[in-house]
Amino acid sequence: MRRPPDLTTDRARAVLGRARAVPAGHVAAYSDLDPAAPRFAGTILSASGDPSVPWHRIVRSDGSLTQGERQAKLLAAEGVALTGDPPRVDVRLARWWSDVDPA
DNA sequence: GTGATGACGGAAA
DNA sequence: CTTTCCGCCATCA
Repeated sequence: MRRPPDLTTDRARAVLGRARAVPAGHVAAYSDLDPAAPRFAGTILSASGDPSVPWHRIVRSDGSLTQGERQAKLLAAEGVALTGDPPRVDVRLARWWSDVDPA
């Protein structure tokens, strides 16, 4: 088991902070939490262990889920539009910062 | 200082 | 449309 990363760093806090900022019914991509290091964002969420962090609202940039059905169920409960099988988020509609109409 | 890993992203086939 | 491969950045041993 790799030891938990240091969540005290500013970078890690920034990631967790943005994750908490995502409102229910919307989702965000790892690249949104940290555009320069999406992998790092995932590592932090996995190690955060903080129930105040809505990790289930964080999906891949293409809308695919990282935690399978566990995540899909939570998102569906918030009214997030899921589609296909395996279920993936309709990012076009649920992405947090992107409420703009793609036209 | 070097090597290896990861809840990823984007491009190519 | 799905699947595969490479590349990125930060952190850990």
